[in-house]
Amino acid sequence: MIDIKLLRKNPEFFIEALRKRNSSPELVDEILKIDAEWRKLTSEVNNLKAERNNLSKLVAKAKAEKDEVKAREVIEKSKEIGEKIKKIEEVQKELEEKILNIALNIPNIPAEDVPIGKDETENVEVRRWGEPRKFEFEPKAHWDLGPDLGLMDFERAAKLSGSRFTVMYGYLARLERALVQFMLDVHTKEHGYTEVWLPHLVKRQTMTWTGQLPKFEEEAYNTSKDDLFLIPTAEVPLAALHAQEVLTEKELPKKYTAFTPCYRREAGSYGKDVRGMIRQHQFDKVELVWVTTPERSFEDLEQLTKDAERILQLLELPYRVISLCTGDLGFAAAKTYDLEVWLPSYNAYKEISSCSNDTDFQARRANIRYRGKDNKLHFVHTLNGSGIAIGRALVAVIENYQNPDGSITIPKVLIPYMGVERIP
RNA sequence: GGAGAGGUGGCCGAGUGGUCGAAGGCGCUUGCCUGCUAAGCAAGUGUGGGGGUAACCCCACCGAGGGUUCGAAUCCCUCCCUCUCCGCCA
Repeated sequence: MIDIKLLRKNPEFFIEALRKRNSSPELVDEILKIDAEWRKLTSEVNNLKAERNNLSKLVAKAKAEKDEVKAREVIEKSKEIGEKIKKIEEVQKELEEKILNIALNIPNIPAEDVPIGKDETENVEVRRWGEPRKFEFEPKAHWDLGPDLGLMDFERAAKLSGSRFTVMYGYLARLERALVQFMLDVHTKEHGYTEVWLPHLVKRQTMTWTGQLPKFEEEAYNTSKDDLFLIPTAEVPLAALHAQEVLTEKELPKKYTAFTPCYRREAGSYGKDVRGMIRQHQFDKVELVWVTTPERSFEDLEQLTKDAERILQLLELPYRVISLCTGDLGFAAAKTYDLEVWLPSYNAYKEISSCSNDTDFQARRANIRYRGKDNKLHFVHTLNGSGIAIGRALVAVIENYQNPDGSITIPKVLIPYMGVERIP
C-alpha cells in the first residue's frame, strides 16, 4: 500500500509514478479530496471528544461531592455532545472506507532505475547465460514428446479437470519430484534459505496483505463456503508469515524457501499458451522470499535473482535475465527481473522465474515492522522470486535434453534424484 | 461437533463502571558504581492518528466488531483465536 502521508506531501510524485506504470493517476486527486474532508472531520470529532472527556471528569467530581443537581446538569450537556460525535463518526467511517478502497488499488511505485516503457515490448535484457542448443534433428515440443513417451497425458487430465491440466506418469512424474528436491536442496544447503512448509488455503485477509486482493479476485480460486483462497503462489503465505509482527533488525534478512503447488484461474489468458503444460491452472513451484531492510533490499534482489539463476546454471539450461519496464511491472513490485529459459518449442526464451522487490508495499498492508538501530519501528521490505517454476523447468529439461530417438538425457545434477541417466 | 478455561504493553502479570495508557516484575536504553563479567543503585522506556515552525497539545487503542452508559479494560451481544477434556478422523 502507498504511504498516504507521502502522498499528501508530494502528490506529483505519485501521479508521475502511476503514469509511468500505465495505471490511473487520477486516483491521487480522488484520494486527496476525500482525505482533506476526513482530516477536517477528524479534527472536529477529536475536539468534541476532548470536551466530553472533560465533562466526564466533572461528573465524577460532582458525584464524589454528592452534588446530584450539578451532576445531572453536566450529564445533559455531555449527552448532546455524544450525539454529535456519533453523527460525525458515521461520516468519518464512510470516508475511511473509501480511502482504503482506493489505496488498496494503487500499485507500488517503480524504483528509479526501472526502465520506462509502456508494455512488455520495452523490457530490457540484462544478461544471457548459455547458448541455445543447435539440434541436428527436428526437436519435438514437450506436448508431443511427453505423450509419445506415454508419460504425459492431456486427454485424461481434461477428462478429470478440464483444460490447462496435465497428468504425468512414471519417470516424468518422478522428474517433477526430482526437480523439487533438487531446488530445495540447493537453496537450503548452498544458499542459506530456511525451508518452510505452508498452508495452501489462506484467508481473504492474507491475500489482501500480499496484494492479490481486492484487485485480482478474478484470478484466484475461492472456496465459497469458508471464503478461503487457494494460493496462486507460495509468496502469499510466505510474505504474510510475519504479518502484524515486530521483528528485530538482528534477525533480518530472513530468507525463506517453500515448495507448494500454485493455483491460478488464468482468466483472460484464453488463446495464450494453449498447448502443453506451460500455462496451467495448477503447477508446482519452489519459491524464494526475503524479509529485509530498506537499506539493502535492492542489493538483496540481485542476490535473490542470482540464487534463482543458479538453478538454471546447474541444470545447464540457457536463459536470459530481463528487467521489466514500468508498464510491465506487477502490482506489488517496485522492480522485477524475469528469468527466461530457452524453449525449442517456442524457439524463444520463455518466462520461468520472476524476482521482485516489493519494497514496503506488502509490509504496509500486512503491518510487518522491525525495530531499527535507532530503536524506532520501520516497515520491512519484502522480496520474492520463483526459485524456480517446476512445471516449466520440466518442460525446459525434456525439450532441451531430448535425443533423436525421443528419449531424454537426464541433467547431471538430477541423476542422483532420478536414479537413471535417461528416460525411458 | 459437544463441554469448559482464557485472550491486557517486547514478555510475564494485576486490575469488575470515573484521574487506568493501565500496578508490580522481567527485558531494553542511559547514567553511576565496579580489575572484567555478574550483581547493585538512579532515571527513562507502547503504538497509531490529527494539529503546531517548535516546545508541545489533542484523540484513539486492554483479541475484533457492535451495544448499554454522561463515562467501558471492566457490563451485554456477535465473531475470531488459543488451551484442556470428550466425540469423529488421515
